[in-house]
Amino acid sequence: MAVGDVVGLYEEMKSRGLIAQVTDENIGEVLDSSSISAYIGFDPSADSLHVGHLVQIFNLKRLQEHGHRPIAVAGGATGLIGDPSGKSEERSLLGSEVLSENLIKIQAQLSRFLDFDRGPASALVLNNADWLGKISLIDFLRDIGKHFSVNQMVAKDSVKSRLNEREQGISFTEFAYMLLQSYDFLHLFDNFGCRLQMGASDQWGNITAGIELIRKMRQQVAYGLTTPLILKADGTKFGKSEAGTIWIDPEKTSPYQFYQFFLRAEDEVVGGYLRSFTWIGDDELAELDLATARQPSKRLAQSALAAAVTEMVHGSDMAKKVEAASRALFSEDILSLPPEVLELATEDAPLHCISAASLAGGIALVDLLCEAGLANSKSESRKVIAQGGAYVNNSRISEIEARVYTSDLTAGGVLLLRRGKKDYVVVKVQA
RNA sequence: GGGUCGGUGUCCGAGUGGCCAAAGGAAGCAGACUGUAAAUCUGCCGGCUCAGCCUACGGGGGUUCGAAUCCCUCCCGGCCCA
Repeated sequence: MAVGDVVGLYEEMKSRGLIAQVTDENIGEVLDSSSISAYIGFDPSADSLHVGHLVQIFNLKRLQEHGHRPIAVAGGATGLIGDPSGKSEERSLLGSEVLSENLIKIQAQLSRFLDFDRGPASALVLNNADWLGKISLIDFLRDIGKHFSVNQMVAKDSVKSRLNEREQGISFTEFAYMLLQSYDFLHLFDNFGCRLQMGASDQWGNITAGIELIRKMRQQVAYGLTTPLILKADGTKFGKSEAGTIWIDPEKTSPYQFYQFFLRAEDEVVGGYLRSFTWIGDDELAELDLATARQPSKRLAQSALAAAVTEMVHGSDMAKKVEAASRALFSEDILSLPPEVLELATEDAPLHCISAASLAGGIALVDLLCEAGLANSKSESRKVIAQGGAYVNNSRISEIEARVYTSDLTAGGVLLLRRGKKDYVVVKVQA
């Protein structure tokens, strides 16, 4: 239960820097004095959630740990419309088939992090198409639309920016998005007593619109809380690595890459990431901050971060494996590792298999880089080799014509292919 | 519906008949320096069977020896008018 917590949810989030704005400064007391229901919405615009969503997922989890009921809403209906918040241009609409596939996957992912058997605090994962799909346009305009002032809507940042843009406008579809999300909140308030909506800071306008609607239609108070946008050290958007978005789905982003992404966090932001993405307590956080300040090159904070988040998302077994694989691949003397250790360590590293026959005849390095996924085209392959970015068993190969033979296999029977400083692929021969 | 401006490579954005695979910037990639960090510096930055060829400047058609550039038409967007 919320009552009796040593540290309240609000205090905990505040001390971790997880709060950007709240609609009411007394929200802490509300959260501490009773058990409430709170929701966060997720947009099914892709077939997997990514690391950018983790903060919100983990906030639902925190909520539950403090005795509140977390409600995750997947936007089966709103996803068809497209939220203009934080978008500088009109989005192309998703087909409903694509969307429903995305929805299934995302709901499954959300479910993994929540507890559905915890009495009144049991989690719910809902799809807003279930209620938004039922209401008729006329009813919606009469009952809901009537409470919205276009004058106020136009003043919201998400809309205003698009209105002021010289080149980009906003369609009515996206303009009306806010009403749908507001209706979600109202629906959840009516049916589940949901009194709090959380989200990233770009959701502020949508959240407050919902609160207004509840106030006007039910004469009741609801609350809103937003979390700060997580940024990289250079101020750009978090969640994309050099290679692209870091997904939660292991099919889309391997656990190894997932781990690596967090391991490479910049010194300036690890502290914040640790607070947002892990449950590591204050004392340990302080120690890690100190370690980063004193011995940044050891990257203790990054290691702790990567291990904790990977464990959370992919499980502790996988976390240990990819940690071991990372350590082995980046160790100086990988070639001198005993074969069995090497084999074990590289089990969960990126792997590429080739046939013994093709290797016997020698395979062009240019082709191998492509096949192993380290280059997108042969041109790119050649470029990388020419620029000195291709390595076989950690030694640089700069002849474009170079070929790789069976004799290049290490004692462990594998071959280590590397592009640049940190992209490894273990090449294994298949019998 | 009318008028008008626009749609260029991952993105922003020059180019207004040949010298254009297309300036410049950003992103990205590789190298140097480091700590699998940041910053900085250097090179690369459509594809391929790579001194050549192919594909590309919203789609289609046309003019021309030759078009991202001119004409027609269609689609999409901004702004103004109705």
